[in-house]
Amino acid sequence: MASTANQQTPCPEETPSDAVLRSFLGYMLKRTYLTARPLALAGMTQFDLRVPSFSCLSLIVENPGIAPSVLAECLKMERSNIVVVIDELESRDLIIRQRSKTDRRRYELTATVLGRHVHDQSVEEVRRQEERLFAGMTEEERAQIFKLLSKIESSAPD
Amino acid sequence: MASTANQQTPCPEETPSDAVLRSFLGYMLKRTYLTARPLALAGMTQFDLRVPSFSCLSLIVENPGIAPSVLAECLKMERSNIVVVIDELESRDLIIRQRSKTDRRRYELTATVLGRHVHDQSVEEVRRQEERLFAGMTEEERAQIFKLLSKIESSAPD
DNA sequence: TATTGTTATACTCTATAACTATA
DNA sequence: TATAGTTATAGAGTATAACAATA
Repeated sequence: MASTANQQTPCPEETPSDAVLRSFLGYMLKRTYLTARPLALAGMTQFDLRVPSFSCLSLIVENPGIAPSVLAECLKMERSNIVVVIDELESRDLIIRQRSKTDRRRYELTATVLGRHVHDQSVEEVRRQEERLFAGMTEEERAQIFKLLSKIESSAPD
Repeated sequence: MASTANQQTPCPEETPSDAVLRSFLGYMLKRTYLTARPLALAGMTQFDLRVPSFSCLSLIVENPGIAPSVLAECLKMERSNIVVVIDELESRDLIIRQRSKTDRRRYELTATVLGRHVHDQSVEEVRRQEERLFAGMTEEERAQIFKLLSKIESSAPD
């Protein structure tokens, strides 16, 4: 049974137990992401980037000519939401949007020099911030967490 | 450098690289959580629970008499947002809300018999769903991922 | 003066439906 | 007919500010 732990404990004033929740991977993932996100945000907001715009910019830098729909699929975002991010990145001259000549429905997204610069700088800054997460962890543990997260992610049906 | 990988690659049609993003723990955590959440949701929506209500109910079951403010702190949610969840749980007769006799500003939250039943059932169901995430993982790896996530979480300043 | 619960509100991210232009 | 991009809109989750009651 899940809830028979300390049902009789009178009134946990300031030290409640979340043992049941902590036995769920989803809960632990959310808590850990909640720890990591503010650090990542601190690194990217210096460049007026949020998580979606940072991710999109990074993919565009790494994959010149990528189409919005491919971007959406890769980031598991809706195309409709990608458009807004693309619009912003373009208006800030971080990327350019060109019609594909082979398929005129598509756009080819490419980072500008400024975009690559902002990307590289923000990547460096987010990296620096994230370093704090690994305090007291060995190189082996560090590699292990990435390996295990990949393994879990690849268990997805889709 | 972060973005010097395949800048010359012409146009990645359907297989873009997100190697840079994957080197960030935050990105991997988000992707993994994105894999885990639908499964957890599938387990709890059967009982008309979402992540916040499921978490609150679990903490109340495990900590009878817990106050909303303690709940908020433990789940790292705002008190103002806890209220809405509490309201719903109470209106569904899953919990009761009683004024504390020692501090009349506080409420003491307790799960009803129905609440404990719904909790236990949903915990069981979410557990069953999450099992799928661990496909192909050894018991050791399973324990390791929890250990490493805890370690990272505890690196938080707060 | 500080804290607890509360309300109202705004913001971010995400999801859905419908449209257009191209294929 | 199917797909890419787009628009508008709604929803969930979260964050902020102000307030009344109580300490």
